[in-house]
Amino acid sequence: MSRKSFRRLSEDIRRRNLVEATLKVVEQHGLHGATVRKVADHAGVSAGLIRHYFSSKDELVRAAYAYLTGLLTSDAAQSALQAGTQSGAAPDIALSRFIEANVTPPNLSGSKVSLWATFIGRVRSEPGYSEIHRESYRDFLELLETLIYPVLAGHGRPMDPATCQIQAIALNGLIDGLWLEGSLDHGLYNTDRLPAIALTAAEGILRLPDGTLSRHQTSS
Amino acid sequence: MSRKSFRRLSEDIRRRNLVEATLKVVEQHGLHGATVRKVADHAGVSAGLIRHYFSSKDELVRAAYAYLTGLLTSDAAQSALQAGTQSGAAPDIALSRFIEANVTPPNLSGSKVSLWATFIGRVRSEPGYSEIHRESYRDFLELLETLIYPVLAGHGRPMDPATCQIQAIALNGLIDGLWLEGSLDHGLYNTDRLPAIALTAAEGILRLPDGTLSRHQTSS
DNA sequence: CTGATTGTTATACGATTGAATAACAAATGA
DNA sequence: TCATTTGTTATTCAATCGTATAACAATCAG
Repeated sequence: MSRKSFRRLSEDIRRRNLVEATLKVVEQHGLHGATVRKVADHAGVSAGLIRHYFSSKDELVRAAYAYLTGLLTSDAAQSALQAGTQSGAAPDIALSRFIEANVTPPNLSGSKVSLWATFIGRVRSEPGYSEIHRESYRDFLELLETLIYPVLAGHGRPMDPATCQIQAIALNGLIDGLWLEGSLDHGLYNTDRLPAIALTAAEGILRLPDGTLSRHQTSS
Repeated sequence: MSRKSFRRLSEDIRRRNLVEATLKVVEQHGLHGATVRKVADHAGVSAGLIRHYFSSKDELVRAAYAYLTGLLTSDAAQSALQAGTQSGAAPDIALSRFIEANVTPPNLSGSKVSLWATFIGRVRSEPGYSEIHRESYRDFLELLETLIYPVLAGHGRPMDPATCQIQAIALNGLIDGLWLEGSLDHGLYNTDRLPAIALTAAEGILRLPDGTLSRHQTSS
């Protein structure tokens, strides 16, 4: 019986490999089926190695959850920010891109929403989870507020902080809900229509003239 | 060692007791921690009895999921329907009640959203789950459409089936998202404000005059 | 080339799991 | 009252879990 050969890797790479393997396994088998042995198999290492990097399975899973929330926000945020320095309607475009990015792949993803829901289901009971959720939600909400403010300003709408926050909350609900149901893809409607639906609804929530956001939609 | 005394119950009652105990345990410990022993303890029966009513743990959990979706839709639907036979603005009131019911207790509930998310996380992988979700979502969407249609008609808005469905999808996203984030109650805003936020946003999505829905809000 | 370090593998252990089986007792009909 | 049925309990079992520990080998300093 010969021992398996191996390579030593840096701590950063190992930890990320293990975290990503954890997400893959959780997606397939749930938090229940995500055993350390399956994760180790998926990462191509022995089970014992996990405890060398994470003091317990719980710590590994918590790290995976934090890693996931980062994935979810960074994509959409990038879409919005890289549309920044355009011509006159720059704020409108940035907000449109952000909304659209949230209801189109890669953000619109069955595997991502499955993972997200699996962790959300544990937020209330598992001690460490609620902070992770709260932080990621606050980041999302604040980003949304900074995107909304200049749009309201550009169209002469009321833009006091209170109004701005209320509309950010509503818009966040809209985006979350459409992202969720669209990702689950129950087949009751074509998800290609989601960007148009989301942008049109957002115009209504913000009381903007029709087309303000939806005419900046990229895909058909 | 004396044997525990027991009473024989009808199949209906036993099954419901076991299903409700399952939901309680899943809420507390997740799908992972919901062992047949814990469920049996919570229901006050022996572990073996579960297999007398459900051929496997999987079947028990699936039954619990179907039971939960029924709980979630029935409450809000009732709120809307019992507001039916009012004066002139009846459709507006019914829709307002429905929206409000979805973002206030008992529908706005951390335990319910935890349960819901836990099951949603398994919809993609677990064979029997997707049908349960699809059905409950379609019911919700259709109910929303029947509530929206007369409201649009009463205010002279376009009300062709296509428009109606699009707005139902958007409104459903809004309600789902606000219900979700509100139930998780991260403390970033007061959930008492949710009804006003939801109703105001819904007016925007449906392009109704300000106050059309929000002035029918029950609570302050 | 050599020895020390430690990342990594391999094995082992107690606890817990879902499920199967055996033993019992509550309800039922005659 | 008594035999019968079967809902229910109690016990058992193999499998698998998270974790602990020991053995090994890749890497690096000198």
